Amino acid sequence: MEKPKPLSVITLEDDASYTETLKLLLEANGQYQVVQSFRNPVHFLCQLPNLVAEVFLLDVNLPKLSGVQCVSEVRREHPTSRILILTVHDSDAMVLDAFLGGADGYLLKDESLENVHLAIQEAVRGGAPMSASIARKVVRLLGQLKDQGSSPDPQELSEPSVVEKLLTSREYEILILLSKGDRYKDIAAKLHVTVDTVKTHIRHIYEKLHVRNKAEAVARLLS
Amino acid sequence: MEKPKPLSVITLEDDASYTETLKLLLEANGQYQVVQSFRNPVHFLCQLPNLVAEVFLLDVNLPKLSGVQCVSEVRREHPTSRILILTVHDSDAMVLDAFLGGADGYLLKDESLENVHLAIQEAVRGGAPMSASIARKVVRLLGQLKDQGSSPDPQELSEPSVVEKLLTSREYEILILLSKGDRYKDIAAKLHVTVDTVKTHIRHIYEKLHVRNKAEAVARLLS
DNA sequence: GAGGAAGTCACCCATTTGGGTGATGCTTCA
DNA sequence: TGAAGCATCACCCAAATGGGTGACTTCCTC
Repeated sequence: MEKPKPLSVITLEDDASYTETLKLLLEANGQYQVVQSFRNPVHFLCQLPNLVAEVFLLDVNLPKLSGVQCVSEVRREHPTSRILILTVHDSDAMVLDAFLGGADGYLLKDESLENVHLAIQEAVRGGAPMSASIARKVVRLLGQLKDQGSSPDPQELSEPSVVEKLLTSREYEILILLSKGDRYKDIAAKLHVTVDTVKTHIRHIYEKLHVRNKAEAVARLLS
Repeated sequence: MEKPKPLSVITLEDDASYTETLKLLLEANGQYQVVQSFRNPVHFLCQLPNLVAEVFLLDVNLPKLSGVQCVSEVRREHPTSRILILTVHDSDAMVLDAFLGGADGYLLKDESLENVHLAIQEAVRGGAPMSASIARKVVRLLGQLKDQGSSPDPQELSEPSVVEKLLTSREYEILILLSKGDRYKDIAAKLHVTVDTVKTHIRHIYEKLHVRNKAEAVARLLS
């Protein structure tokens, strides 16, 4: 049982020597390959759409950008990659930002390099590795958010979403039918109009939502 | 560096043989002492105020009592003890219940006994040990609770995981990409496979979810 | 009464999608 | 060892989709 392909890793870390240490560690046994290392978060974000990696290892200690902003950028561009935060910061806001942005794990730099290695493995396996203190924080935050959310809520499903406001009622109606799996001809039959009319409506939906097909439109509707 | 006092552990577990196994494991190296083992949750709760232990190891598979009820009882009586859930159940509701009730960690029984041992150590050290799949769930729940601070309904929350469990990881991955508006060729490029392969995966997704096209599949995913 | 948004319909054309069938290699598990 | 599941690829073909352009009506508003 050998590993034909090392997992590709991209790092973002402003400390050059730590970057080097990480690279050495990760590549030591051929399990990972650090294909690119960024020091400058802006460069990183600019290159983001062109990057390809299974694992992103990020220090969110960024001068200007917020952590959540950065992480969610990465997540949006690379929905299937694993994103691990590796930083010295452990504020509630930072941790919450990271996970809400879509991070898979959060490690503190006082973690041993051995543990960093293990954490990456766990993330790739589908886990959510965290340093012990971070894990407790997450659990606590979970409880806090829950408490906040339970009181002032009329429990309305018909909450006027962004999508609903943007589209006309006809367009919204059609989008709903799309999400149920109806094809153009099905919708046309249900609404007693022609397929061309349905097409026109759907074209308008795409323009307004800035999407390119049914799947993305439905995702927007239900997001 | 010897251990003068083993940590006291109390277990609640209705499978007698598993209880025995746990006891043997934990006491093997003198690090822990299982001071009491309960089979019956009612007896356990009745005795609760009289119990003394540093660690509670609980199976929340209880016939009558809800998990959160049980855990929060223990937490109220023993605010400084460590509470670990060790069970086969991994529903969103169960996990949420456990942590909101005050659990420190959550392990699935398919975890190796070795890992159970490590998890207890981590809990005692102040961590929040979780099985990998549980950790991911917690992170996801965190995001969901934040998104709609309004409707933290366990029924609702457990819905997306149905899809996630039904599909293979590859299929799930592809479905995610579909929801982002990617076409077959886009997905093929990102995953480094041919378009035909993507088609095959998508056909399987449709069969498993009983849907007929991208839009309906994405709707099911995001339900 | 002009202008604009919304809803309706039509035609053309290329691309995408879905469905069928079949096949290979690799694990896992009984 | 054999079955089953998974991931991969291929070929064929019909249906569905998307993009472009243009046009007609109604209703509302300025």
